[in-house]
Amino acid sequence: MPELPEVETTVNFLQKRIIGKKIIDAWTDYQAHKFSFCGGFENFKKEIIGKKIEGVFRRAKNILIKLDNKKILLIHQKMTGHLLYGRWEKTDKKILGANKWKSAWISLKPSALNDVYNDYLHFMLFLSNGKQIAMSDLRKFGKIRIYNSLDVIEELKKLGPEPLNKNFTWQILKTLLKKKKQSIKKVLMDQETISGIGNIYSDDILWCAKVHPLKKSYQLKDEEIKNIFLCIKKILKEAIKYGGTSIQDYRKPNGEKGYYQKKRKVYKREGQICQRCKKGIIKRIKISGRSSFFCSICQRQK
DNA sequence: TGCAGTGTTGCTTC
DNA sequence: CGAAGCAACACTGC
Repeated sequence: MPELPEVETTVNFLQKRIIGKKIIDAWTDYQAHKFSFCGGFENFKKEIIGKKIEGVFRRAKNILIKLDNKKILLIHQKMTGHLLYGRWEKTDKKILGANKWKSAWISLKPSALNDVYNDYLHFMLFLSNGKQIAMSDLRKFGKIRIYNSLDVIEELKKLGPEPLNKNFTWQILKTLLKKKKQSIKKVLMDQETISGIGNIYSDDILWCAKVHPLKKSYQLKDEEIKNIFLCIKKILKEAIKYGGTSIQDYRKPNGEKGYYQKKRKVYKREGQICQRCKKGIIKRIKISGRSSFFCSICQRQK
């Protein structure tokens, strides 16, 4: 679910709070195969318990937590993951409500926002400061791994450049786009071309750049590539400034909403009037199975 | 009731 | 090799 701005917001939040703290315990009710990469959850615990957190980083949509045994804990929230920070208590009873599990965990400081996610907590780290990092993950697609420093570099090597890095230039973008035969919408979302952009921000970036989402990546003119380049930086920075998008369910680790959804240009605005030209109607089309929204006038040229 | 749709990625198949 | 389709899973809305 979260794209670069949401992961960046989450990482910035955690950086201020968990560096220097120790992991003292861990819990999960994910299926065992989620931890088969290291021979099961008990082995996973042995790798992390007693270790101090030295840093929190983001690469693409991955959250990286560096431990003082030179290992890296990698968390990818995928579609519905939310990394939360707070205090929860385990209840003994699991109440089976109308067709769904009631949570085994309750917030110690009840908050309407965090409580929404308590039913879907599937992973938790207990820290030496009495706080917990909890992964809410309705669809259970989340990825949790532990790597040696060198292995994580290998794992992340295939990802495309970070779009907000200063050394990411429009000429680099041009080289990447010329190599691809697919639509610009699909290419922007390809993590091995550029990292961190997903369905929401690719739509808003293309609206900003006035480029039709179905236009072939290699056919774009220099002018269009420059616009896309500027819009990538602009839209992503704006989204980070507003704390990410909470259009459906993204929350900061303390449960607060982001505000980019109020600023979004076209994503999920089918049928509305374009904010810029005031004439075009926002259309929705399918591009390789994903919804794509665009202005029928501003982004007309295929 | 049933089925399409949902912000991601990675594996299989062609 | 690239591209397409689908699976992982659970819920919502039409």
